[in-house]
Amino acid sequence: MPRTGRPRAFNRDEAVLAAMFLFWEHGFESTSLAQLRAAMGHISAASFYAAFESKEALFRETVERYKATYGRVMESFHDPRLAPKAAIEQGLRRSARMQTEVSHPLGCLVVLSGISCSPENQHIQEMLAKEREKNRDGIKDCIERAVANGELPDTVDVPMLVTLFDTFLLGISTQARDGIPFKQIDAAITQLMSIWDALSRKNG
Amino acid sequence: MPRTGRPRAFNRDEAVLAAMFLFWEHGFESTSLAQLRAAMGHISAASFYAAFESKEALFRETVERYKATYGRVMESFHDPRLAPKAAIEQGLRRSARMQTEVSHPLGCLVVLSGISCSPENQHIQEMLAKEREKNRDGIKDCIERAVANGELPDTVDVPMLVTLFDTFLLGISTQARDGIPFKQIDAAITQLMSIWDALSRKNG
DNA sequence: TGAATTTTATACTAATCGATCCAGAAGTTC
DNA sequence: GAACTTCTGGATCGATTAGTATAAAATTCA
Repeated sequence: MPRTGRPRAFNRDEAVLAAMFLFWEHGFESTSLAQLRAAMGHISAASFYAAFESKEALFRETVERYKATYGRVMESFHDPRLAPKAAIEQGLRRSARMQTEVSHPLGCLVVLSGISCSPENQHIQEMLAKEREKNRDGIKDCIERAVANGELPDTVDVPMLVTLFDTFLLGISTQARDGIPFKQIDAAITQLMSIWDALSRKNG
Repeated sequence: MPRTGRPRAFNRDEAVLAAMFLFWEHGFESTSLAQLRAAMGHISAASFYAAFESKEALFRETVERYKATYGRVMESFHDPRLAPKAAIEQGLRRSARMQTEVSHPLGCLVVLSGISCSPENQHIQEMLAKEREKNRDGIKDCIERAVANGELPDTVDVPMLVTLFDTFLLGISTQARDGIPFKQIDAAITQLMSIWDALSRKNG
């Protein structure tokens, strides 16, 4: 926090939020500086660079903001206090609900905003891929815990089950973009989770 | 086909193929004219526009080419001669195999190449969304046929089942991009299809 | 009141974007 | 060969890209 100097004429937090919505909707490369500055209250280029350093630095900041807010719908994957099945189910349902809300862009920023970039921005794609890997690892942890505590048989194909739930999770982004209502996705999640019960019954 | 005049110095079909790979990998907006022309053998701008009219016209042509080649992995959704379950299963497995092949970009062009665009190219997004809707309709037809012929009970929630399979199908694109091997996705498909058998057993 | 600090507006950079135009070469048909 | 058609290289278009230089304006602290 600066103690002296001319005070900033715009709210930095609100500006990051506005940028997040733009990146979320149009992606990193397709969001221009002009759009970002306009959404921040038509601030000048000088003000933009003084506050955010660069377009890429701002994007990274919006990803962090996303993870700390909307992205928390998936935190159950990393909560060892939750029962494994409940952790996965909750993450899926909350993701589906969040991604279909109309108060912000549809789908998931981590999946959509950098899925296709120019070669010079490949590191952006890789950064987002690493974020997706964290979610995948969380799902894997849940399934491994279920095997460890006997909830699932130890004959279960863990990578297969991880892929089953993670592929569905990733598909929600495009479904949400295509306007599929939450209730349909939520009902599909119920059906998907029935696989867990079927596998668990075989354990008896 | 022109009967007279100087013949084109590059192969138009090969040029469309090269363009398809670029759009597939980087998306519509992030693929520049310079990249396209370089991939076509460093042809001039004049040659490009004489042959393809515009970047957007070329993109539409590559989408058609994609549908007629790689995209045919999903044609089973629209084949009423196939048993409903086999049609869906085959479409999923062939999609997973094709999207993980290393001889071309990973994932599906229809899902990835226009998922986030600038506002001025929203019609590109909508065009691809319509293509995805056709696949979705194909899956729906399969499920409705299964209900009609008694393979699935008429109490089944059709939109829910369509969403279940379609969400997984759409998720394959990102999974493939993230390097998940075909065998894992294929095994997940086997598990996913077990839902069909469980629903069909209840019918007895 | 004045020095120090920070943000502001304005103007500007070099590069790239998709797209166009023209002169002339190159290949075709007759 | 003449007439005709088409393609090609090169220059160029206006607009936009991300990013910067400069100096005035607004604040805090001495």
